[in-house]
Amino acid sequence: MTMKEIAEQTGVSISTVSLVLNGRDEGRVNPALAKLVRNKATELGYKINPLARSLRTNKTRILGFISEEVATTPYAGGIILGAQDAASTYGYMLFTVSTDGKASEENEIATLKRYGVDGFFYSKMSNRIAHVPESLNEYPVVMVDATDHENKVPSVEPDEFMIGYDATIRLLQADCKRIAYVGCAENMIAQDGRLAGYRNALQEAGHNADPSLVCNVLNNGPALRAVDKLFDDEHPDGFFCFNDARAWYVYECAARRGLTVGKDISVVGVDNHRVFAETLEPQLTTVEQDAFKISREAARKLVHLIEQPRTTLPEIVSVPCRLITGGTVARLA
Amino acid sequence: MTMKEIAEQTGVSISTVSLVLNGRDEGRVNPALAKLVRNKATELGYKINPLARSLRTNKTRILGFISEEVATTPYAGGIILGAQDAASTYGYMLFTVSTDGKASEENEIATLKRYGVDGFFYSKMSNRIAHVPESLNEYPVVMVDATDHENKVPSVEPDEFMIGYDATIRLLQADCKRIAYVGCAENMIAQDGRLAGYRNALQEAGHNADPSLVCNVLNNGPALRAVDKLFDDEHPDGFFCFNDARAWYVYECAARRGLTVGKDISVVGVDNHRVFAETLEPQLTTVEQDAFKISREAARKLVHLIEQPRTTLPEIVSVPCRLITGGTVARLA
DNA sequence: GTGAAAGCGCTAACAG
DNA sequence: CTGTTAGCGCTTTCAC
Repeated sequence: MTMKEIAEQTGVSISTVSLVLNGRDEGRVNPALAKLVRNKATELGYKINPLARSLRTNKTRILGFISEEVATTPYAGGIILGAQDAASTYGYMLFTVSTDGKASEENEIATLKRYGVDGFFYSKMSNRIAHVPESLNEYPVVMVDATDHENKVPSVEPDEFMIGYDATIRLLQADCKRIAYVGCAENMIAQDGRLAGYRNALQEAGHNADPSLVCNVLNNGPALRAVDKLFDDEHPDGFFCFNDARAWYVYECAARRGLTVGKDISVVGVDNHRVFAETLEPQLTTVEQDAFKISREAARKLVHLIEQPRTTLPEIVSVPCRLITGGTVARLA
Repeated sequence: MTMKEIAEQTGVSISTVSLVLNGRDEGRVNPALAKLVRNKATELGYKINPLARSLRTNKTRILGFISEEVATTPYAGGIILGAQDAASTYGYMLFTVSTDGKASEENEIATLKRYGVDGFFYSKMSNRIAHVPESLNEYPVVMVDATDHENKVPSVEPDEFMIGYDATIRLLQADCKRIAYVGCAENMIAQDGRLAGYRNALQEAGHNADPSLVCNVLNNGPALRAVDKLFDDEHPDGFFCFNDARAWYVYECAARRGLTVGKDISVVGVDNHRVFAETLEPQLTTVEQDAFKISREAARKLVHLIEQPRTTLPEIVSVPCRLITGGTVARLA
């Protein structure tokens, strides 16, 4: 099943076979011959050898995905696998590498280059400003879940503002009067946008965003106590939570007070881990950071960059994230 | 930076360069020349072109990872990324494909074959008996998180028995007297092993495994009510939970009763989602299905199969899974 | 010991 | 319209 065999069995030359099988025969090859070749090819179940082709063309239809130490977050898996998936719909394969530091990153990039990848995804799993390594300068690059500090390459990231805005709107629609934000005390860029969205939604609804309803916590005991205090001091009736861990504190505190989520209080969280969707999803509405959506968009851009170079300017795409609709934030009373 | 350039710049032939740079020069090339070539190579930062080599050798040092629809479980991400990682330590790259059915699976396999992968990981993310597709017959294959029904290929899976056993031992050491198992009402092979381990540990400790302490639930409200009932009817003081979702029901019920985990009751769960590790980890000991460990082992086996063919018989490896040690199951009283 | 030559499977000028 | 030729970068006999 090489072109050579097809050429022999049909009595034409290899070049003709190549032309036909690449669809570049229009007006160059006798249609009858072309048909003959095509039939033979399908008969023999011919499949092109991408390696041989790449050697000649310097194009591999392979993409490289560079991510930082990948084990950390379950979100990372979704992004990468989504990119895999999206790449394959465009007829590309994906090589993933993960790096744990500057040096290793350069190594991995070198490896990917040796394999002749056509372009790179460059990803920082926490959506912050990042620098594209110089070694990627001559290649098509798309940033995933991060923003390029120089705006030289396109960036694709979740629309954090929208997440915060949507979540808060849901709580307002559930008739919540005192909506708290339970976030992360570490500085995360993702949080800035969400908080802004939260504030914006409140203001639009004529609520004034009370700072004492914003509660940023770390982990474990201290976090739990902080949320405890939030309950006691502020008596919120709606909660927008940065992630599942933060949502959990709210659940725990509510349970201890005999309050039922979805009845006495409402909770909306951003769902990374999915635990709550599995457990009490009808009581908890989650806003999903739709990882697949992000990587699909990134793949689209990267393929575009590769196949129609110098056609698009770099831009930052905020991918709108979907509300999981199964939940309810209804509050009795 | 091709061998040709090195040959030109050192005045030797390409063949010699190839010999030297592949370390096959011992007793065949004048050591002085060899040194010259090597120096030139490092000076020029020569890196071999794997595609060109593959074209000649029919070996690509690329592995294929076949997984079923991948979005589902966060665990999947860990396995795949672990395989990626492990492959790279052996100098291999990894192509991942995910399939959603029989036909698409055959397509993906065909694609991987065209790229000339040297071997396959074949994975079913739920550790059950599975069939290796015939199209993989002539290739080195290792099953990941599943067992081959004919025992024709090696299988690597988590040691579920051990997980259940270890978890229960922890609870016994915390001096729990009535240890419940909160599991999944669907039939999952992973659960059989864990349950067996649980029972075994209890028996060894001279407890008789009381079936009314085993509580298999589905999701949401019904699940929560079932666990509620377990609390009321059986008053367990220790809980081994199949996954985070099940652990959550226990947490919720405990909170409603004013019981504190790590104080009044003890909980050990199998950690897929990590939520609890982030929230109250000091109170919750989790047994981790160490995804990376599994894929590392699988990669080791696959590479072995490729590089020393017909040397090993297929076998089933149960990878022991690590207890996260940070937690405590201490119970006061 | 070393190099010339053939060829892996394919593409791309360029003649005819 | 079609075939010849050259060559991508590498490995591998096989003479010298």
